[in-house]
Amino acid sequence: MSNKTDHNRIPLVVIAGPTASGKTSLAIEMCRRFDGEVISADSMQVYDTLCIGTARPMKAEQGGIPHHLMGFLPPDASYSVAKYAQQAHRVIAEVYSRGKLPILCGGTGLYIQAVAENLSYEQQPEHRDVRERLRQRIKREGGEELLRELSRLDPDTAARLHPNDHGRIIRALEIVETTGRTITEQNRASRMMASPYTLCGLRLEFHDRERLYNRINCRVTAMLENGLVDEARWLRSQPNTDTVRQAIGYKELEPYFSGAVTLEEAADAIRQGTRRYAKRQLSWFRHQEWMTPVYMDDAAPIEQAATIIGMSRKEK
RNA sequence: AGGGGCAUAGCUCAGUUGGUAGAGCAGCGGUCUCCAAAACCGCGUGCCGAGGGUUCAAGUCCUUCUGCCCCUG
Repeated sequence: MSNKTDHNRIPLVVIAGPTASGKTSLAIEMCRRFDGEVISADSMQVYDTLCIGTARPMKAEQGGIPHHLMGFLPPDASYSVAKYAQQAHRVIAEVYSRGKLPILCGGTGLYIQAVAENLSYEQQPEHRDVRERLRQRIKREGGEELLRELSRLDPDTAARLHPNDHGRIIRALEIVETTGRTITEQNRASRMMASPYTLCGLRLEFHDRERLYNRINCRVTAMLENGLVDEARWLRSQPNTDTVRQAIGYKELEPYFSGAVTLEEAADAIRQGTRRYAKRQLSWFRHQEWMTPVYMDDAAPIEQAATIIGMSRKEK
């Protein structure tokens, strides 16, 4: 299955999986075997200084393999999928141009989708005022009302949204208002450009959910031993860090700081939050048919992954 | 040992004067196109401790047993 356009495509390996599934070490091993470099697809590991709570691998744990798009932003920087996708495309091309295999690895489904499907986001001027106004309105008038309004402007999107889904209702109205086009039209346009990649996707899975949960529970314990509380304390002293503060591991520590719960209770909340997050990640990736499952609690997951990647490399 | 109480979902419990059970939390499934570790939606998962009896009908009444708790000695 090769044609002329395929010839110019960039091979892109994607390793997706829930937190604590072993993505990082698997990616490093694949880099060793296939002469690759890691491009992180993680919405929280982009921030510097916050290495404990985000489980960002330290230099020493990176095994001498270059890691991109990791720890390059201060925690008060505003960031988005659009910015990420833009940077990721650039880095992938750059890695490939040096003759290395780009391996996109992470747990943020939206980021992976944006890159893998080459979704294009038009440059949008910041319309904070518009969004803020819509926020106020939905607070006063309710989701039902704004959803009714949306159904006149963009019936397709309105039909998909639940009245309680305020965030997406606001977003849809905001797009119509600021661009004059519906989100439906925009989404169609965002898929116009063919993907420049030949994808090989792996999604990390577990036959036994408990295995994954145990790993998560242990990881949280380790984070606390490594100073998560101090990191969180520091974070809350920094202005404009709302995005990171709502991340798992930080937000559950708030009630501990305010004296509402004990540290052990907060720790359990972190474990639970992480487990739930892992579940959401699994369900996101499970429905991406282009990714092949690799069961981490099978006999030799690393060999399996290597075989799948190796085959995709030969097909070219 | 004697007296009393409790046994219902994974946990804490509710269940009217008898009509084959329901809340919270936990759990599970799903959605996702510019804050996504966010946000949002859906689902009760049960040998009502076990056996026997009364009744058209028992989680509910009677009885035996088992287990746990409290009081007295």
